[in-house]
Amino acid sequence: METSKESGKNALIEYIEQYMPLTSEEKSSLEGLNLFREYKKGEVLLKEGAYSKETYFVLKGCLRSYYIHDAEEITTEFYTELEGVSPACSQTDEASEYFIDCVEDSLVSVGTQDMEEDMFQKFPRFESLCRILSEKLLLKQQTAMVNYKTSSPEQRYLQLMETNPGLVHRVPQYQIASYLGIKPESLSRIRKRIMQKAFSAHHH
Amino acid sequence: METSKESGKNALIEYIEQYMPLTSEEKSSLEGLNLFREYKKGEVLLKEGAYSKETYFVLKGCLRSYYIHDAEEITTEFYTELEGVSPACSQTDEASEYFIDCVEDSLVSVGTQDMEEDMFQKFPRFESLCRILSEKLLLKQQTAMVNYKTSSPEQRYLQLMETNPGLVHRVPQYQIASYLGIKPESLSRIRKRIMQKAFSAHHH
DNA sequence: GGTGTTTCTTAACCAAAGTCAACGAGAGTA
DNA sequence: TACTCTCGTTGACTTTGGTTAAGAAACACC
Repeated sequence: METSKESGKNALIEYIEQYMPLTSEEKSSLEGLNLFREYKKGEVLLKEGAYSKETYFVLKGCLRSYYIHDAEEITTEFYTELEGVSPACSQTDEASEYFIDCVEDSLVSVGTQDMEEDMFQKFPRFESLCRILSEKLLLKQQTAMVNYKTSSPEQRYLQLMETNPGLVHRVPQYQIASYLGIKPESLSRIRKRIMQKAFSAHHH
Repeated sequence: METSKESGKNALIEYIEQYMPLTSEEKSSLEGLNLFREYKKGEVLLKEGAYSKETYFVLKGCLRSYYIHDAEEITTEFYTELEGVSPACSQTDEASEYFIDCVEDSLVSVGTQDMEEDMFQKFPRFESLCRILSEKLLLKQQTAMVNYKTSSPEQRYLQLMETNPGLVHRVPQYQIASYLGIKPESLSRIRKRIMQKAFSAHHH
């Protein structure tokens, strides 16, 4: 569908321009090299053990990264509209330790390491941008860690509901559970507890 | 003590050269701008609310970053020999959300944002290095998060003993406890449990 | 050396998550 | 429609961490 891909390009460029205005030369370079792909729900974009150099930027839909640990999926992150993923393996020459799959039908902009290096070569400002984004992400990750350490599973669930209420409905519960670091049964009980509290509060 | 500061300079340069060989011009620039400071155990290098632009690189001793959350210290990281810290506030124009203090008497190389920008200006390769280090750190943080989610407090303590056995003796237990995301009492119990297991295994 | 503070340990009790097992609702398929 | 598979829920029971309170041990400072 050409129209959604067109708007995809604009979304990507607008995203970058939040941080740094682009010259028209830079824009056309970006448009030239970016590749838009559509994935179906359940498709796996990156497999454990792969040496992929691809990076992803979600234009529509939802991706998810997860490890398999003792035969169980551990979801580490969800990526929705206007969020990007640069998997570890795309930067390290090592096999990926985790998977990325598609939670729902999605439109994704796919980049490669080669393209990235070309862009750094041609437009050194992009390397600055990447450093800044990477540092931003690091901060986000650090505060996420503190948050995780200082709150109970129930609090974490409530926080998720607040910061990203849609996610709970887009994503299967067992994926949310492992994302919160608990078992699906526990999440079920937590939800029940919350409902009961809400109910009795209602009766005050 | 001049001798320890001299060896400090070398340690810093050797550290950087792990990632990128330096020209003598780059080395002398680095030597020129780096500032070595000695801190006493318990000294606070960065306070919550401060707008510090300093970054630290530990040459000897041990630093520690921590939040104060509900009047309790939450230790987020320990930094020992040849590890660096770039606090969030040194990059964001915002007040620091956390503290950094000194776990034991330490020798630290202190940098500032201005110095950093000068260096990026003079030697653009430094910005590449910083991007790479920042991405490295991000990966480390991400795997730390997965590890944290997939293991119990007891397992986390055992992991810490394996990966960093010295730390447990250098640092007060209550700081280790909050680093592991538990209360000091629980850590005490965990240690006891582990001792008992080791003992009964001995008798097999 | 004594005094007080900080750190660590222990115990008793409670709340919450893990485990195991069973059941049920819904989607997809034959 | 009946069968299957996945996902979510529930219950009984176990394990573990949080809480509170008390004491012991280590440390620092006079």
